[in-house]
Order: sequence, then structure tokens, then C-alpha cells
Amino acid sequence: MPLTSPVGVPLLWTGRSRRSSATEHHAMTVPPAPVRVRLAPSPTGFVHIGNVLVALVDAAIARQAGGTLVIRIEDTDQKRFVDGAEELIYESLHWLGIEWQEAPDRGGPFAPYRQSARLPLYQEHAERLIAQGDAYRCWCSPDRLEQMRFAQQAAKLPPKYDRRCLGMTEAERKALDGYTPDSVVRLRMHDSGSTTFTDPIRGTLAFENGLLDDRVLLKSDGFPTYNLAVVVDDHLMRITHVVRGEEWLPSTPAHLRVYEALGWDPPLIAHTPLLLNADRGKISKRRHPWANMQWFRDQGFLPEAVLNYLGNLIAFVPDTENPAPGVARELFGFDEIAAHFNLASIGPSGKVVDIDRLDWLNGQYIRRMSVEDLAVKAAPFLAAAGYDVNTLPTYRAALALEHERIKRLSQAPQALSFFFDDEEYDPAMLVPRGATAGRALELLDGAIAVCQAVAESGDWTVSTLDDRFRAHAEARGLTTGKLRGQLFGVVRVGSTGRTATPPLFDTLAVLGASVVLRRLSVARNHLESLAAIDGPPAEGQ
RNA sequence: GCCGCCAUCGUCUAGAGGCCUAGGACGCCACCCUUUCAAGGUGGAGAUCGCGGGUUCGAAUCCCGCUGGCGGUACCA
Repeated sequence: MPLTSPVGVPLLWTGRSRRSSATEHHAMTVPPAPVRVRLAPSPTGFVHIGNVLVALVDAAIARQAGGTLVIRIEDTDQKRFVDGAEELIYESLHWLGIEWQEAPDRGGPFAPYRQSARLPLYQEHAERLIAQGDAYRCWCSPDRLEQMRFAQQAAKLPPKYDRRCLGMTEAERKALDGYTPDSVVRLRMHDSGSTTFTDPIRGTLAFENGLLDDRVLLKSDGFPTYNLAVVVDDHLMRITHVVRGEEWLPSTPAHLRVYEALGWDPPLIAHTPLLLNADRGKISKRRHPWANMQWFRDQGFLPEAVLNYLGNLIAFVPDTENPAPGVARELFGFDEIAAHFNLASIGPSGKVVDIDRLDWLNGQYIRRMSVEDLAVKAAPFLAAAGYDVNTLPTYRAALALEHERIKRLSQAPQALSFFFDDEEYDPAMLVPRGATAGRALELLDGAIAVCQAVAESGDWTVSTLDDRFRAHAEARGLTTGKLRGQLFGVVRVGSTGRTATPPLFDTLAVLGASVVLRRLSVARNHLESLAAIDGPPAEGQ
């Protein structure tokens, strides 16, 4: 029999938890409710990569339990609202391949799914809490609150509202200083005892009630704070599993207080680990562009790689090919994540984002792609860099040569640029290490002769170029790898402008005879100039 | 300051009292392949399991304390 919570919610943490305190059994009192999870993003401008991790956990829970994923837009802060942010959220999830069932853009049985469209609901519940004595109005000015906190910190006291307004009418409060006519509604926390709850990722957590702040539930503009809206909506939308970042942990006792005051059973609440910078701080948009999920797209990371990377943080997939203990499968997709995912198995510690590892994963996925697919995906990156792939008939052939040499799509322009244009380069690169310009010129002249012969033969192919060049090298006594390397090096730089390229004959074949001969001729001019400076070629090279 | 969370190679991770001389992956180094760069293959360095006490025949694993890191501390989410 699976473990269930008091409300009959399947817990998705079978057997033991890594936290011993989380192993307590709950009696099954009610039939299991259908699993419903929600994504609660704020439309504040960009999609944070940490929210993507939460989204993946949500999606995995929904998939594993055959449940429903709901998107609810948390737009209760008018000041931070950014137009178009909601569309960006949908678009980002779509890019990642995460699917949802209920949302503002498609409706559902618990609509509306935008909190700004649910204001009366929150006001209603706030009134009820006030009537019950579980909440109260507060007319303290921001100034007064700030001074209060300052004094509390100086006195080494816990920072919390001092309840000056508790039990007062507006008229009574108005007579005192620090008054403002714009009132808020505060939640009344318990004076003593403690609040404990079990987070499936972290085990049982405890907070002392006397230290908890009377948080604002309803702002003076009539909008709810997250602390009210999240509870009302999660309950009304029948959410069974709440997953959110660890930064919410200190808010959870307040939420539980609202559930209690309203007489509702709380859902299972899990706090995922934070994504960290290399310096182990919380990831910041300012210093680390990858805080914004859009960065990954702009850099040419594939959605499969991003999903796989995050999946590595929340699921361990055993390697079926090598079933030895501790050996993991590193490459997997959403299906494997959903199959092996377990809330209790997510490590609770913060995760440093390792872009090197993502690069490796992305390279793996790029190499597994067809050239055709890669051609389509790389084209926008080339276009952004000013290269029109339609002007290069050999685009696909060139890309095939760079296929296993790029880790991000954004590297395609740099990798392919010399196929598009004759590029400037330092002529000194034409001279092999340990040789003179005169010697390089000699090697290049031989190479040009070979190329011309091949071009005239009408068979400008990899195998012919290979045969002729090897025969030529043999004839010139270039029998060692190093000596052949000098010859090939001159041709490589002369025809591409770089020292590192795909295999030389493949590259020459794709470039075509006329381009190669033109560039080698330019290279010849460079070497003549250099040789003139150096003086006559040295003997016996 | 107050509250809370966290702690196994640089990073991600396996580990659930003996299978651990701590396994895998990225990164790093070397070699092989090789005309360069990659890719691929093989091997290597890298963790006294944060520290200190306990419990136990036996502790990375259980308990206590400490330290460090991080998060929260808003009429933001």
C-alpha cells in the first residue's frame, strides 16, 4: 500500500526517505485524490532557470501520477508586471517540451487562472479571516514599520510586526502616530507552540510560532500578497503537490497558518534546492546571464540538453548497459526522468550550475542529430551572424565537417565562416614551426601544382586529392608524419586562413577548386613577401 | 542581528551500519588514433565522506555539539 498524506494524497516517495524523520506513516483516511500540480510563475519579464527546474519537477510528478499540470499566473504585483512575460513563459515551456493541461491560455474547470482576475476571492477570504479573529487590519505607515525593524535588529530581537494595530478600530489607531489611512490585512500568527511539517525533500521541519511575523495578506491596493493568494488558489484548484524553490521555506509556516484558519487540509509541500553560481551564491541575473532561460536558447543549447542537465539534478537513472552499482546513465529524456524521479531522492543541497557539463551534454545531442536537422537548427544562428546559408550551395557538406566539432549551435558561424568568405589572417601562420618562409613557399608551390592538376582532371574529390597529395609528398621525400604535416599545414592555412580545421582533403573538396586555387595564390603572395624579408631560402631544409 | 536550510572528488551524483581500498559523469592530465582541430578509445591524478565527540565488534551511513556556506527577514514573488 502506498504511503499517503492525511488527505489521501499519494506522496511519490515510496519506502524510506533519506531523512529518517520523514519515514512516519500516515493512515489512509480518504481515497487518493487525483494528483494536481501547478506552476505559479510571476510575469515579471524573464523565465528564471530555477523556475524551469521547478517546472520539470512538477511535470515529472504529473506524468508519473497520471495527474494534471496547471499553470497559474501570479500577477498580484502591479509594479513588477511586464507585458508579454506570460507569453514568454508559455513559449519557454513549449520549447522545453513541457506540457500542461490547464492555464489562462486554454482555460479549465477552475478558471480564471490569472490571480488578477480572482481578486474578489481573496478579499472574501481575508474578510472571513478578520471576522474569525485570525487576521486584522493594520494602519501602520511604511515609515513606522521600517523604524520598528531597525530598532528590533539593534536590540537583537526577531524581526516581526509589533501588533500595534491588533484589536484597534481605525479611529483608535488614528489617534496614535505612525498612522496611514491605507490599511493592509495581516495574518495573526499563534503566540506560542511550534509549527512542524514534513517536506518530502527535507524531512520534518520545525518553526517556533512566537518568532514568526504577522505577514501581510492583503495589500492596501486590494491585491493579495502571494501568501494569501497561493493558499486560496491551491485549495480552490485542488492542488495536491506544491513544489517551489527553497527560498519559500521561511514562508511555509504562514501558509500553514492560513490553511488552518480556513479549516483546509494543506497539500504536500516540497522545496527544491536552489541553483547556485560557481561561488555558491544564489544565481543572479546581473553577474550570470544563465539565470535567464533565454540565454540557453541564444547560446544554441538544445532543449533536450537543458532538460537532461536539469534531470541529472533530480533523478538518478541507472545504466542498464552497465548495471554495476553507482553507474548512472547520463543521457536521458523526460520519459526516463518521469520514470525514475522520486521527490524524496532529490538531494536537498544547492546545485552549482556547471556550464562545462551542459556543453558536453549539448555536444552529445548535436552529434546524435542528423546533418539535415542540424542544418535547420544552425541556420538562424548563421543568419544572426550575417551569413545567408542560401548563398552557400555546399552548406550541408560544410556543416557535416563541423558536426562533431561544435558544442553549441552558436558556434556554427565561427566554425563555418571560412566556407563563406576569404578571411584575413596573419601570413606568419603559413610558415610551419621550424621552417622558413622560403621553405613554406616551396611547399606551397608544389601543392598549387597538385591542386591545378587535380582541378584539370575534373575529379576534385576527397579521394583524388588524398591520392595525389600523398604521391606528391612521397615524391618530395616528405615521408614522415611531421614533414607531411608541414606540407598540409601550409595548404590548410592557405586555403582556410586557420591552423585548425576539419580534415584537409574533405575541407578542400567542399571549398571547391576555384576557391582553393584563388586562396592559395593569395597565400603565395604572402609567402613571397615574407621570404623577401627573410632573405634567400636556407639550404638543406 | 533574528529565523531556517544545507554539508561525499573542483562540479553533478551513487551510497540507507559490514558489499567502500568510497562507484559513475563533467572538467583536468597522459597515451592511442592522427596532416591540424575535434570526436572516439585507454589509463591517471583527484574525496582522511566539513570538524569534534559519542553509539556499535564495525559508521560516509545513527545520535549530539561545533564550524562553514546559503536562504529568508517587503503592502516582491
